Amino acid sequence: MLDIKFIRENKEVIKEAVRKKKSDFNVEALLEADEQRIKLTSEVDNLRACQNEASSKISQIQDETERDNLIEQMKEVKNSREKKEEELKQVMETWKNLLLKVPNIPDSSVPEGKDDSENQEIKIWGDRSKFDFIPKGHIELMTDLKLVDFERGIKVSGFRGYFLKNEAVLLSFAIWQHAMKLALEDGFTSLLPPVLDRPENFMGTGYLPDGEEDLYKTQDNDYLAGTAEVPTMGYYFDEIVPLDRLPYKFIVFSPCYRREAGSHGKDTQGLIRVHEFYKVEQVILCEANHQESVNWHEKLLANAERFMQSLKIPYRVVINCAGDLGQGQVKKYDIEAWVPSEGKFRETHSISYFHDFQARRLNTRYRDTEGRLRFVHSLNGTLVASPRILVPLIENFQQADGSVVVPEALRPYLGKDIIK
RNA sequence: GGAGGGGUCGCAUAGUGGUUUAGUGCGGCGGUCUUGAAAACCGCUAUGUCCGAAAGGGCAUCGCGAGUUCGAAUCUCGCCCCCUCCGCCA
Repeated sequence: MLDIKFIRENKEVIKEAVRKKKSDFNVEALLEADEQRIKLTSEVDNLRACQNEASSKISQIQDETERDNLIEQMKEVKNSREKKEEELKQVMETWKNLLLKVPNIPDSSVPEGKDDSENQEIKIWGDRSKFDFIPKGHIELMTDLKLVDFERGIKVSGFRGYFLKNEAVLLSFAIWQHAMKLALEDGFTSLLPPVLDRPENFMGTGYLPDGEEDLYKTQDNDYLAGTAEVPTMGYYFDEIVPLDRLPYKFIVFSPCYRREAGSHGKDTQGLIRVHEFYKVEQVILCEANHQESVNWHEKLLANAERFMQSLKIPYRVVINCAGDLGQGQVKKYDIEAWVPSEGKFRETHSISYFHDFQARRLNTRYRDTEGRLRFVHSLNGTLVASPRILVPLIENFQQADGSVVVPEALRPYLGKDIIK
């Protein structure tokens, strides 16, 4: 959500953001509703002021006839106020719905483009593994090593279901621990949050009202979060946080649930795209300052890169084009890991900042040094998502005999050098 | 799941239809006094929104939402949360 005053005064900036993000948002419709809202609000306020004034008179008037007359008059004022209020209520609903859909403004460094095919590579790290044999895909490798059972996963859970088994289970725990350790060394605060969350948290982070079809909903009208960003941002919902505690740096482990409603045909096999996965997520709340946001954005990317480098998984970094940004995102980097069996890079990390877009919806504020209330800035980014990370990990470290070398950094957790 | 109690301005509390523009205490801020401090005394003490250049003013907010009324913190209904007891339970 953006400041309505800002939108009023910077209509063209919003229109440009709409164009760049390939959004279908109608700024004029919002401004029209806004004008009506202000007009009706002031009419209702005036009628109410009239009632308030009369009300205190009524309580003091001794003469009964005079009082009854005034009460009669006020009945009429009340009726016309209620009519106006009904009008206002409808305008407000339109206004709120539109305001929730205004896209945030992409940074000037974000390239033009319609979708992920136009994201721009800005860095490549590591040597793409060279094999003197034909590398296998993770499905074959992991099935042969009894690390996964898709058949029974689907039997039990349905489409995109999976069981991890044996070393893949240990490997998962190792990855999570390793990631947590890196972040904790960096001064992050760890959280294990509820992912069964109320709608306001999704509204606040921008996953609602648009995006409901990608969420699992319970019979109590709660939703399962697709990322720990949702409960973590909800943590300070409707709070004024002390300035001297900023920035908050959270490292959050959680299961993640996604319906993948828009991607039925994509990645139907294997561990790339599943309904239920686990993520170690970085979440930052910092002071409302663009440079501060930019610095943290770079830092979150650096942390994720450090994780990938510690496992020696080759990857590249892309800057997402405007059309591939979410509604609230100002700028986003993806890390894509090299997947030998596909001969291409696949997304494993996503790191973005929002300025005060989320904080405004969540009403998370702090008092600046001059005593003014400001909305915090927020950022979040993957540190590692599993089991997806297993795909490049298993594939890049496979050997001719079908065994898999365990990355050095994970060996202490696994207690072995090789999976065979 | 059942029964009962409760949610008021940072905290604590008063307040069962109209002098409540929500009182009081504590805390916080400013001031008087003082060599300094304490005490005492005086004043201030939220958020949102609209009008206004500003000064200032209107309106809303007593968990949330709806209703009754000329008028609601106060009455009615629904929901949320907390507490106590019972039941179930990893």
